[in-house]
Amino acid sequence: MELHKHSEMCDCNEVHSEVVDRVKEVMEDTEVLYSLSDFFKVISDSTRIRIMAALDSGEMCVCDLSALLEMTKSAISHQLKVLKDAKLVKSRREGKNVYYSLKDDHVRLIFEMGIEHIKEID
Amino acid sequence: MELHKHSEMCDCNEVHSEVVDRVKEVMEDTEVLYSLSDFFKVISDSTRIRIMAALDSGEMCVCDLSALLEMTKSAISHQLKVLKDAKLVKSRREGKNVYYSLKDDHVRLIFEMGIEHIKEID
DNA sequence: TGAATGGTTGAACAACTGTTCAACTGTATT
DNA sequence: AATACAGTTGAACAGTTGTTCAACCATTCA
Repeated sequence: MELHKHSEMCDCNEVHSEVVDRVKEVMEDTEVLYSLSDFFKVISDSTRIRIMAALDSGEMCVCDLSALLEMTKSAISHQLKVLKDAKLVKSRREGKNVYYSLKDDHVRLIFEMGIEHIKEID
Repeated sequence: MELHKHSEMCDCNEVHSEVVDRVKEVMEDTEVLYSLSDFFKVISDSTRIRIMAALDSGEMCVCDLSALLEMTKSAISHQLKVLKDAKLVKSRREGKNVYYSLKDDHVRLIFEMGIEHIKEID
């Protein structure tokens, strides 16, 4: 995951320090924002988002996802691992197959809001 | 932005084609999902998300953002351009300063849902 | 037990992306 | 007109990331 480091340099001479100080107080905590960007990073990959859109219809095995998205099982499996680490999907084995499904209803809402957003843009 | 290309290979022998076909029908259109991942990509960078969190308190000039986030004006400016291209912020010039502000109330909701989500994870 | 299929994993490569640096434009002030 | 400061821009570099490839494990079936 991202390292979240940056230089400490600010090359400004004149700053509205009353504004900066006030925002510094009110603004969401930096660590929370780092977690938030990490979360969005997980769902910002087109393969992962297509996997989640597929699983929105119900559980599927790796093979079926591979056929649906026209990608190798390996590529799908790698991305499923990322989604699982982020606790966005869960899995269960049944014989030779491993079935994946969405873990969180919450994420569905974020999806819908995102789609609503991009459809509203001029 | 991302190229959204992938190989067409599927290395599966046995596929539940009735499942795959059904999901293919129901599933959100691929192009929409590509746009969606592009949108999430914009807000998945920690610098950009911190800029947006700052602008949530009101408009700020590049210099103040630079001081607040302890980064160079150049770095801030580059990211502001990305946010502006994505129509997430707007700008106005006043003398030597350029003031940026959030363009879309919609995004605030997506933010809040994201924060709610990461705070709910076990 | 051996063969076949489903799935996972780690290394490597290529593509992408964020920051830096230097040069530049725009505006105000003297 | 010259200076100073705010902000922008493009190239370059380093760090990150997604897919491929090959090898591997797990399970079923003959």
